Amino acid sequence: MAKPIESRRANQRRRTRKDLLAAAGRLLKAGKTPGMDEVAAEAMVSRATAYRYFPRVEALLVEAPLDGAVPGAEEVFKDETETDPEVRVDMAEAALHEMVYRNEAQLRVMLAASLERTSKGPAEDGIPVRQNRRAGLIDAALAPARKRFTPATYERLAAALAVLFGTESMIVFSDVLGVDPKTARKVKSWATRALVRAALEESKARR
Amino acid sequence: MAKPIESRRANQRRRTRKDLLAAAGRLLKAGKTPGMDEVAAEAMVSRATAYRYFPRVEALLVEAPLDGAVPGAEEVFKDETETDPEVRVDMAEAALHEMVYRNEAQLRVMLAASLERTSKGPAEDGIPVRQNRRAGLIDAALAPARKRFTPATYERLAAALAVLFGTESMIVFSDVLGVDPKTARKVKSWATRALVRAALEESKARR
DNA sequence: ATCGTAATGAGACGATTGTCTCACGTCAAT
DNA sequence: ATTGACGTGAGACAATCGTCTCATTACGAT
Repeated sequence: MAKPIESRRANQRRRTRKDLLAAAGRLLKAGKTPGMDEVAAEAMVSRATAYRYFPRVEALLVEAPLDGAVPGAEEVFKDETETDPEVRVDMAEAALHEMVYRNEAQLRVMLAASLERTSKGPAEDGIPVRQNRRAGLIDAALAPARKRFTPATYERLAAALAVLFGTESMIVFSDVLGVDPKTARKVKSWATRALVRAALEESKARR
Repeated sequence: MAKPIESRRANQRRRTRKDLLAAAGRLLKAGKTPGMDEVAAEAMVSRATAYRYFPRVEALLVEAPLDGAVPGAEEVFKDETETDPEVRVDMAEAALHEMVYRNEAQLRVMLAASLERTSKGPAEDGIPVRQNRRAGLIDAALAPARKRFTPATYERLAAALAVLFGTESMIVFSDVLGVDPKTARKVKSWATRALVRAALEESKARR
C-alpha cells in the first residue's frame, strides 16, 4: 500500500506541535518563563511528548508565536504614499518598537537562547537560527529613495539602523540605561532621522 | 568592645569575593560557561561559600573582570588635547570596540546571564542588573563640549551612543547582519560622528 | 596565649531538567 | 474486526542547581 512515507500520521503530529507552540505563546504572553512541564500541561500533553517535539524548552520558546502579527514590510507601508525616507524609516521603527515592547519577555528569552547556542557547543543544526525581521523593514522604508544614496552609504546606513531597531537596543535602554519605553522611542526616533539625513547629505555631496 | 560593625572581618571577605570573581574571569576567558561548582573549585573555595557571596552563578559571571583593563575614561583621554567631541567620541568607541571583540565569548555569556536573571525571578534589588561601562566613557568624551549641547539633546545623544557602543551592537553585527569586526567598526564610526554632528547642529540652532 | 565569633567546609536535601524505557491506545489498511 | 505501526502517557533515572544545617577553622581583640 504505497503510503506517502513523509506523512503517515502527519496530521496528528502537526496538531500536537502546533498546540505546544500555542501553549508556549500563551504562557509567555502571561509574563512567565515556563518550563517544559508547564507548557506540556497547558497544551494538555505529557511532558515526554513535549520533549519528543523539542529537544529543550528554549527551542520551543524560540519558535513560539509572537503576540499579534510581526510587522511586515507590506503591512506597514500598505497604503502609504509618503516617500520621504526619514519619515518612512521612523514609521518602521515605531511599528517595530511597539512589537518589541509588547513581546519583551519572549524576545528576551529568544535572545538568551540564541546567545547560549553560539557560546556553548559547536554549531548544532536543527535548532532554528536567529531570525532577522528588521532588514526587510529597513529596505522597504528606504526603497523609494534608494537612488538618492551612494551604495556604500546605503550599506552603512542600513547596518546602523539595524543596530538601533531590534530587541538588542531594547535591552540597552531597559537594563543598561534604565530608560522607559516612551523615552527610548524618542531617542531612537531622533537618532534614526539624524542618520537618514546624514546619509542623504553625504550621498548628495558625492554625486 | 566598640567594633566597627560594618567591617569586623572585612578583609577576609573582600579577599574571598575577589578570588571568586577572578576565578570566574579565568574560566570565562577560557571559553567555558562555568557552573558555581567549577568557579568555586577554581577559586579553591567550597561551593557553599561561593553561594554565600553570590546568590546565583549569573550574578557572579556578570561581575567577573574582563581581560585586560576595561578602557576607563581617564585612560583613554589621559594626555589628550583633542577637544572636538566628534573625534573624541570616535576614539572612545574605538577603544570599546577593541575590548568588546577581544572579549567576545565572555561578553556573550555575561549578556546571556543578565537576560536570564531579568526574565526569571521576581525583581530582586541590590544585585546590579548589569554594569554600565559605557556611560562614563561617553560622558568623558563629550565633556569638553558639554556646554555646546542643549541638556535635552545631550541626553538623547548619550543614550543613542550607548546603543551603538556596547556588547549588544556586536551581537547585531555578528549574529543578525553577519558583518565582520572591521566593517562593524566603520559603521559605528560613521554613525557615531553623524549623531554627534546632528546634536551639535540642533543645539546651535536652538541657542 | 586564650577565647568568642565570624567565615568556611562538608554534605544532606528538595526542586528542576532532560533522557530513557515500557506499556497503552489509536489510527489506517486489510 | 484484526493487525501492525506509530503516537502517547507514566514513571524511573542521573545530573544539576540552590538551600540549609552543623561541625570546624581561623581571625582578631583581649
